[in-house]
Amino acid sequence: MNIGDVAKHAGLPAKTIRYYEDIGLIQPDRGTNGYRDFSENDLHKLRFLGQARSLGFSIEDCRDLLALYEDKDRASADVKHITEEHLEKIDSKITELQAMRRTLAHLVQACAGDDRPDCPILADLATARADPA
Amino acid sequence: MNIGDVAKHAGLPAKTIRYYEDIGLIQPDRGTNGYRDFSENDLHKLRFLGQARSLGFSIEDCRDLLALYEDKDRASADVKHITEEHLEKIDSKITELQAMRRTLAHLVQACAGDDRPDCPILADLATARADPA
DNA sequence: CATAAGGGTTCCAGTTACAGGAAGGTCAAG
DNA sequence: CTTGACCTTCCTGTAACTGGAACCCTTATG
Repeated sequence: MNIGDVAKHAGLPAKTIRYYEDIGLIQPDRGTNGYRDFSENDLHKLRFLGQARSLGFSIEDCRDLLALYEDKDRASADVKHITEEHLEKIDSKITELQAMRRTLAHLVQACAGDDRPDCPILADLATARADPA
Repeated sequence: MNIGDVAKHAGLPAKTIRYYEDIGLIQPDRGTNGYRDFSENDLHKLRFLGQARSLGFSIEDCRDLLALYEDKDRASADVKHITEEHLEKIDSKITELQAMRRTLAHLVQACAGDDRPDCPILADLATARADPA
């Protein structure tokens, strides 16, 4: 299978697939013409990677997950551990964004948004916050 | 004021301040020894930038906000517009992360996390999702 | 006066996960 | 034979810094 077909079937851009090969996530064969020749297993891996990436796992997490996926003697605890750590990161990110969201929503609501220069948003940004020294 | 002092007062790393000068957000003077010499106004700008960045505004947004901040003839509508667009981006990001969160939480909860190889997380990742072709 | 500590300076590389684009080889069809 | 749609590699750029090397300036101290 050529890269274009694999891309369609895996739902990933060809650029991304080449990149995944570059960083050693997959090792497709090569035809005599130099074209990559993807196996069914390569396709499975790429789908796996696409799914993991869409859940926000980092490439390095994906590398580890893929290794566990192919290790039939793995312990599910290892997979769970990676996933839990990832979940925690997502949670902190959500919390952080929600805090920003609250502040921004207040500011937007407080700003007239007309042609006058008075602006609570700029006033807030200009308010010094850091100067413990 | 030297960069170290400004860094303390603004709550930003010196590296970041140099970077902000590089990309033209601030233009501190230079002393005869080549050291940057920051004015009170520079410090205000840096605090402004720190605050805007902590609310998740991009550097380019910050550049625009800073220009509006210094333009006493600005229209608050311009500021509000930037902020609303930023708020929308934050909202989509939150929504996206919450979707990941839900899936990940289900998977974590379904995984035994012991020394056996059976793992619903890997099973889910391995489940082909993209193949509309 | 030499030196050592603690500033400051520039510049270059690395980070994340690709995307865009140039230059050029390959293949099937008309 | 040429055209168009593939494929290849390689280089650059993205965002917003961070780390580190190599080197200069200043001040205090023995």
